[in-house]
Amino acid sequence: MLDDPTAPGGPAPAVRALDPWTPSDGRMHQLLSDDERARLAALATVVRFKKGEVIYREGDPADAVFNIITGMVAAYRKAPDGAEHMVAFLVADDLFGLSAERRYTNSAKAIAPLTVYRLPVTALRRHLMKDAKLEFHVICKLSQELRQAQRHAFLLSQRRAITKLAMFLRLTEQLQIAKGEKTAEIYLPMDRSDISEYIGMTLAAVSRAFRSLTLRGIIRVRNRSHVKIVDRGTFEKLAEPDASRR
Amino acid sequence: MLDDPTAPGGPAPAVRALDPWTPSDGRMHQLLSDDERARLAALATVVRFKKGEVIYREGDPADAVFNIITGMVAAYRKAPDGAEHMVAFLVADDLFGLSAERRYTNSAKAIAPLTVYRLPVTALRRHLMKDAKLEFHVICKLSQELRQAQRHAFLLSQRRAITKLAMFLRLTEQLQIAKGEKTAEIYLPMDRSDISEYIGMTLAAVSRAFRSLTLRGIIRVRNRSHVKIVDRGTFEKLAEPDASRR
DNA sequence: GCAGAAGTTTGATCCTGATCAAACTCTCAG
DNA sequence: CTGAGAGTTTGATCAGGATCAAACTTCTGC
Repeated sequence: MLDDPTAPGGPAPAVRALDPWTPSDGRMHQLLSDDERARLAALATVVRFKKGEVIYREGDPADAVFNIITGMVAAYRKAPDGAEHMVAFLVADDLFGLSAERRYTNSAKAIAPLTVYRLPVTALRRHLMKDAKLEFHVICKLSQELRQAQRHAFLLSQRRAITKLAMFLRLTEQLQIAKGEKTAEIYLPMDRSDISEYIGMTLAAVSRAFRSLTLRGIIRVRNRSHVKIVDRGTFEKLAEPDASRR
Repeated sequence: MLDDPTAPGGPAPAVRALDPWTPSDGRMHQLLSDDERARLAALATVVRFKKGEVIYREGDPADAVFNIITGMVAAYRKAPDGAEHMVAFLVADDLFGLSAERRYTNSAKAIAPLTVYRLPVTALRRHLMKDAKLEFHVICKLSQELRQAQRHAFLLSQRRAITKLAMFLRLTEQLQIAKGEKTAEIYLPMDRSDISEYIGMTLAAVSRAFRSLTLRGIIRVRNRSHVKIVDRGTFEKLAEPDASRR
């Protein structure tokens, strides 16, 4: 059964990010006040998706924005030949479902069992225009996603497979730290092929890169989805942009 | 001498983008009303930069946001080995200078003679919190930049040099069309090495890709910075994600 | 118009990750 | 426990860009 979404501090729409103009400890904070969250909850409905389920497809009419409660989402674009390119992995407190011209620009699917708030755009938009504070928080969140997208692009511009994988692991780890989760191991809920499509390599190459890092004693792979960084120094050096270049 | 920045309709801060939730003809519109622009102009100072000049460096205290009047800006991240990775090219009406924790996350330099409005963050922020409409427009602009960043990532995930170049040319062309500029030729104010760093290849590879497209009769290069697409059909096919894969 | 610098093209070689294909390992339903 | 399917690892070969270096072109200030 669902928790009461209006319970303050409980599961109501949450947006977690840094205010870009205020210094802090690097940890992300809940941006919305309790009553903002409650008011958003009034617009929202809770929806669940099974692992693998598609939430929307690029080109679909964009009538809702989503806010993740638990689970993980992959945003991706589909190429005509069927290949998917992962644009972002999204976790609890993230917003997704941005659009252009009333159409979604990406597809989105659950890659772990998912619970979200679904916020109809018309209601949300009306709400936004009336609440400057809320809008400001959306701006913070968008800035953060923009920076994340730029980091992703930076990762993709690297040439060496190992560099890309190391950067990916570091990004994932930092995200988990910023969310205040335990940090002994990196948790990878997505499968290898999702990773390969996110970092722009083939499945085989990802597998080899994992093996190479393992053999070199830099990481330890406990299982499909749990990786521990054993040799921090070397790891950080590898996660540095293309050491070889020039 | 500078034009009066408060003249309505004249050169006052301008933000051009699509409202993601309103359908339109695909052309971008001026988002700010005349009096919003005038009020922004009151906060702003006009600054000029010569081609090649650095506007700010990543890590610098982020005390201002910029709005381009004329010229072009490249946002980039510097790798420890000195290599620069272009994160975005920005043109008239774009906003830049986003930050995290009061620090710029990218560097920015003028790649063409540049005139900008400089908006101090403290004043802008105060202003933002009081004007929901303005905030909404900033949200539209940020959404647009986010989508642009995702397209960039998509481009970078391609394997074939020619595909990347064709996608880059198409992106640039579409941007120019959306801005309502003449469209017979694509205008490339940045130099080949800026392009190579944007699309994640070496200078040499970019040069070869240009030559290949030219030899195949797909484009015609009038000079460094003016390219015309001769064979539209083939061009569009090449700008399609990695035809070869799978 | 010239010298020098900056930007660009071209060439030869090498190397890394793509590709294709097969084997292996989980997971989960029955 | 068993088997089928998805997910993953591994191997052999190949191609396309990276790399290094040299020649060439275009732009700049004088």
